[in-house]
Amino acid sequence: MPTTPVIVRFAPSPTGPLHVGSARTALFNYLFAKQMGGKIILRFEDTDRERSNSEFEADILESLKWLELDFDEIYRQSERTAIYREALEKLISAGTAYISKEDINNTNNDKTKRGEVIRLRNPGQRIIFQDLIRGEISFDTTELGDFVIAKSLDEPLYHFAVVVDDWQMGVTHVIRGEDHISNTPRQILIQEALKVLRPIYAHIPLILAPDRSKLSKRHGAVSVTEYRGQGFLPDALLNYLALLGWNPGTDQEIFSRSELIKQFSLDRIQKGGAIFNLEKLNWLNREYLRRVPESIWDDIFPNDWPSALRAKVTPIIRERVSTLTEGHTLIESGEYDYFLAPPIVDKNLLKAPTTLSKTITLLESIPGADFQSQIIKSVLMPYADEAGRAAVLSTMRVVLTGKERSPDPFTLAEILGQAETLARLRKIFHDSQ
RNA sequence: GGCCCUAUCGUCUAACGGUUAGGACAUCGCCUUCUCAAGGCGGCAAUCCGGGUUCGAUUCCCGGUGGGGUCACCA
Repeated sequence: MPTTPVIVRFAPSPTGPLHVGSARTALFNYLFAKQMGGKIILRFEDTDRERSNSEFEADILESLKWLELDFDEIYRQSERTAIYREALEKLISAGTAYISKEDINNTNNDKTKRGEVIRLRNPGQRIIFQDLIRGEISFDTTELGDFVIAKSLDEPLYHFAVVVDDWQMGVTHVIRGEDHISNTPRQILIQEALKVLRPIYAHIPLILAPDRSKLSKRHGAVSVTEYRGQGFLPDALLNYLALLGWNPGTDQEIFSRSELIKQFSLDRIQKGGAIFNLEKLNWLNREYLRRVPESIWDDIFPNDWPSALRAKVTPIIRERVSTLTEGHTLIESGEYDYFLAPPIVDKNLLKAPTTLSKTITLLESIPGADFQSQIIKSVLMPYADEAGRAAVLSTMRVVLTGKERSPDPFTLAEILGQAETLARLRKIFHDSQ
């Protein structure tokens, strides 16, 4: 079956850092392109020189790279004015667009408005288009009037540049946010004036804040950079975003990139907006965190943590946090400083200091090579059962950590090592005599 | 407000006329356990409302209501 190659594009405007909603749009375009063996274009919509900023462009590029969303071609609309100019001239000479001398809408007395702009001659028809996700959508375009498509031959506006680019770049599928639905009819009007093919549209639902409004900065973290900074893993974020508004029709929740590419389909995209749920992202990130090499935890430790110790403490931290940053915060808070140096022990927390003597004797009896949590446990448990688990084990914990809550004392002992464990126990035992 | 889109547990969602309305996150309980965490098991929890169509509607149609988007010489 001969099919035309799929070409899609992700077209952010560099007026802010990459929003998670935009990242999801990029992801859906990417998945669709990869699945269809097609091409994906990144196009910066920076026709508005005032609002566009190269720092934001850099952030977007950086974020996409972090997410490992790669593109086949990259364009910048600000570098394509000659192309738009030619198309504009073509429309003007054909009479389907014209230079307008006055502000025909005359809606306000905005000083920035100038007298001369280029408008499209709007035939004022009903525009009907098929949306892959929503089906038929219909608009009456008469109320649009002869809308402005360029400020001048060298200053095209968004709608015009989009249409020219999608046409010139051979874009077959326009997959973008739902907020563009009402932009679509006027873009179709421009396509018809230009006599170019209409791409296939797929408008995906928006990502919402918990109050169901459009997710924005006032709701907290919205940019990919922020989530990155909070210690989320790129694959976890991508996986979460994929599941926001899309599902495979099975109970699978965790996907590798290739599974996503294989299973993705536009017709399983949701119609309604979806609230961004941090709890679920946290859960997914934990799932990813335990599937990834432990070496990524190395950075959460300050320099004074020996690398051998880092490796031993990592599993303990990993089961207590959702992100790398939380782990870092935990370490910085001093929660695990007892691994570095003996803690100050509050004698009042010691349930039964008298058990220390026997505990020490038992621990001394373990051959150095066997000083592992399982063996330590088997040596200590009979005594703990006899003298009271809380008495023996809680006392041991408090001596080793200075805390009432911590990992189990056997694991603690193993990490500290036989010599250090015994030293701490003996010291407190002697002090309490 | 006009226009457009939309509507299943608190949240993300499954169901494409017939199911005890399923799963996940969160929450609650139990188990495991000296503590915390993790883990295992289980519970609570939804079809917005009103009309149709149909033997039968979560599902199809209409209306209402709620929510969202958009109404620039921004994108």
